[in-house]
Amino acid sequence: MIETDCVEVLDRIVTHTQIRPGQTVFEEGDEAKYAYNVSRGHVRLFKLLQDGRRQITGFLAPGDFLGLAARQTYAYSAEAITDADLCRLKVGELENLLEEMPPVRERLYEIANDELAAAQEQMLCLGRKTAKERVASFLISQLRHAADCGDGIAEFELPMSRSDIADYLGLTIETVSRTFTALREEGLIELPSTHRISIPSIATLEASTEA
Amino acid sequence: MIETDCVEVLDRIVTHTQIRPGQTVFEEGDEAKYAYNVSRGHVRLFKLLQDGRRQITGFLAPGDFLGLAARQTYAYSAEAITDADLCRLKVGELENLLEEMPPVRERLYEIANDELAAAQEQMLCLGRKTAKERVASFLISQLRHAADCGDGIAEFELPMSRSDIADYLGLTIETVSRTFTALREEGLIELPSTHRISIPSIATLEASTEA
DNA sequence: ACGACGCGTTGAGCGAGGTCAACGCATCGG
DNA sequence: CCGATGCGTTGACCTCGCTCAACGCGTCGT
Repeated sequence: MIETDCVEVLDRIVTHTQIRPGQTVFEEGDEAKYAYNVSRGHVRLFKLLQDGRRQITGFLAPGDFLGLAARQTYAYSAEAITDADLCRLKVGELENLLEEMPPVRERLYEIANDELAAAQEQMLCLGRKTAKERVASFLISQLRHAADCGDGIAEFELPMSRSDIADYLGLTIETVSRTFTALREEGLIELPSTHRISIPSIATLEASTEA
Repeated sequence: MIETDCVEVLDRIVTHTQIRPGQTVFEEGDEAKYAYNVSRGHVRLFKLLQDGRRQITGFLAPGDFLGLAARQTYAYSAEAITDADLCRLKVGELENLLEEMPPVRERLYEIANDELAAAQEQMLCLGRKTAKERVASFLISQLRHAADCGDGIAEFELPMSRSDIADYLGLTIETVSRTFTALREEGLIELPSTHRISIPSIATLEASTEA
C-alpha cells in the first residue's frame, strides 16, 4: 500500500479541511489547483446542464481521491453529502512527489483506470438498463463498497438522498422511490430505515441487475 | 509528441494486423495480453448484457489506443467498424518500455484522464439529455474529432452505422433515424448521403446540445 | 436480370418512466 | 406546543422514446 508508505512526506505538505453537507469542494471549470483525499464522510461528483439538470458521475467514500486528473480545470463539481474531512494537496506538490516516488504515478494510473472501468459500467447502466436493473446494480455496487470496508454482512447505510440516487442513475426521485418499494415488495431488499438497506440474498438481487 | 519520439523502439516490438468490418479485436473478459493502436480505420468498444443489449462506450479513430488499462482482463470488447490496421504490442513489452521511458507513463496517464473526462461527459448525455440533445452532442463531438484531423470545414463522414450510433447514445435505431430527419427538417444539419453530415451553423447545432 | 439481404426510413400504437400533485413524517425554531 | 420546512412515498395522468411492421434502396451472388 503506497498511500501509507509516504504518510510522513504527505503530512508536511497536506492541509486538512472540514466541510458540511451540501458544501462545495470545487466547481466544474475551476482552475485545478488542488488534489484531495476524503478522510471522513461522503462526497458527490456531478456535472450540470444550463437548465439545472444534474448528472452525478460518482460518489466518494473515505480513502477516495478527487481532482487528480492531469488537467487545467476540474471536469466536474464536488460537494459534500455528509459532514466530511478532506486532505488537500497543491498539484505542484503532487508533481514533486511524483518525481521523488515514481511508483505513486503507477498507482495514480491504476486509480484512473479503475475509475474509467467504473464509468464504462455506469454507461451501460444509463444507456441500456431499466429502472429496476439500475437500482439493483447501484445497490449491489454500494454493498460491495461497504463490504470492502469491513463487515461481510449484507446490510449497509446509504449516505445519499433519493435525489442523489436519481441523479446518479438518470431517473427521477419518484421512480427511485417506487423502485425501492417494488424491490421491497418482491422481497429482494429490506428497508429497516430510509437510508439503510438489507439484502437477504445477494445472488438473487444480482440476478435482477440485468436480463 | 512522445509517440513519434520512440518510433524506432516500437518498430522492434510491434506487430501489424489487418482486420475486416465486424471482426473482433478482443472480447470483454479476455486476458489482456496486448495493447493496440489504431493506424487505419475505425473501431468500436462496447459492453453487452446477457440478453444482447449493447452499450458502445467509445469509437476509435486512427491514432487512438485500446487495451491500455492496467488490468488483468479487458473491460470491454472491441470490433472493427471499417477495414482497419492495428499495431499490436505485448503488455510485458509495454512495461519494459515504461521503465526505459518514464515520460510515456505520464502520457498514458493523460490519455486515461482524457478518456475518463469523455466518459463522464457521456454519462451526462445518457442520464440527462433528450434524444435530440444526444444526437446533436454526438454530431458536434464527431465534428471536432474530424476537424482535428485536418479540414476546418463543417462536413464529415460518419463511419459507423445507425445501429452503432443508437447503441452509443442509449437509443433505438428508429429514434436515431427520426432525430436525424428532424434535425434536417429544422435546418440544423444536412445529409448529403447517409454517412455524410454537413453542419451549416456549428453554433446553432451546439445550442441544441442542451437546455 | 433478379431475388435475397442488409441498412435506413417512416408510420401506428404502446408502455416505462416522467410530471404534477397530495400527503405522511420527521426535525426545527419560536 | 405548533406551524414551517425538507424529504420520502404514493397516486393519476401524460409523453417521449420504444416496439412492431411495412417499405425503399443499394449491393450482393447466382
